[in-house]
Amino acid sequence: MGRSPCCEKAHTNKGAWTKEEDQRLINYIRAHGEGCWRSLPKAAGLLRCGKSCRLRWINYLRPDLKRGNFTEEEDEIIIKLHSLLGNKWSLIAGRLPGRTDNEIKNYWNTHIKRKLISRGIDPQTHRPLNSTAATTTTVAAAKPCLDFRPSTPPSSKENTAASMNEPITNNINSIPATDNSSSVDNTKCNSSTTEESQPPPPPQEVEEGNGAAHAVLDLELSIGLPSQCKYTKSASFNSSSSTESKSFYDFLMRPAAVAEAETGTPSTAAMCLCWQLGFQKGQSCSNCRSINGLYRYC
DNA sequence: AATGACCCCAACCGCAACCCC
DNA sequence: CGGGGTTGCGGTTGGGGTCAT
Repeated sequence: MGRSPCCEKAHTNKGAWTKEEDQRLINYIRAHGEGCWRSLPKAAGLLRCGKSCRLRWINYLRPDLKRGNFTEEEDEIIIKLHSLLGNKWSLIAGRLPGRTDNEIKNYWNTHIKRKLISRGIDPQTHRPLNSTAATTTTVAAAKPCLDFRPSTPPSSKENTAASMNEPITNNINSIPATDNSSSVDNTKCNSSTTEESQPPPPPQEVEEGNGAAHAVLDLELSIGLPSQCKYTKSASFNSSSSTESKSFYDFLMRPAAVAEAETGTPSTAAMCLCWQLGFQKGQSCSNCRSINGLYRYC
């Protein structure tokens, strides 16, 4: 039987979007907000499937998108986040305001991979290239096992992040600075997925000129949305605090709205996109949903 | 100027997670 | 609790643009 197609393929356009289609989509979302992508095309008078509309909006038409080249700083952030998260482009994008997962993914594949290789770093494992071949087998055996999750598994939405394929078990604060193969708990890292899909090991050996593993892992929490930086400071995520209960994982996963609720500090990024479009004057309306710190239209 | 190779990125596809009845 | 529908994610592709010959 199989599932029904997401759209009436016979009556949908494919390929590049025309300006008129873009305008229709923008107009519709301005009037009605995001959501219900399946019915949106029909309602907006578009001969596109809902998925296509969603992609077009998220990757190209959204008003808060930052166009243009990636900065050197963004490069480094992406590299560091990738070393921690692997190919979790949406999570990485969540820390780079105005950038989309697709954009980052493309940028990674076309630029950063090459950049890392030219630095002598394996873009998949973030280890020095010459040691990658020698350690390939041991890498598989001693998976990174980075665990930024709280001891109690997150529920619901947060599970999306928690389900990041691998069993990751170490708190950010306890990430070994030197030898992961000896200090990680391998017994918790026996996923059967292929190495290709694993997040790379901790970048402890990734020299980056200074060889300071913690400096790499620290990420300095200057990453991402201003609000999250604010959260980081006020809610005291601090990699140097070994007793800090809030893990880095938690930090990564925490939507800005949650951080705001916890800290009582208005989040500058918790800005309703409706407001950005001029529909509301407040910072965010109550109907807007926050996903990974980015609000959707209500 | 023509053509082929390569690069880049928007868009598609399939799948898994999530939601709701 | 189960099943169907919807959404979101990550991998892949294809076509337009650019560069080299």
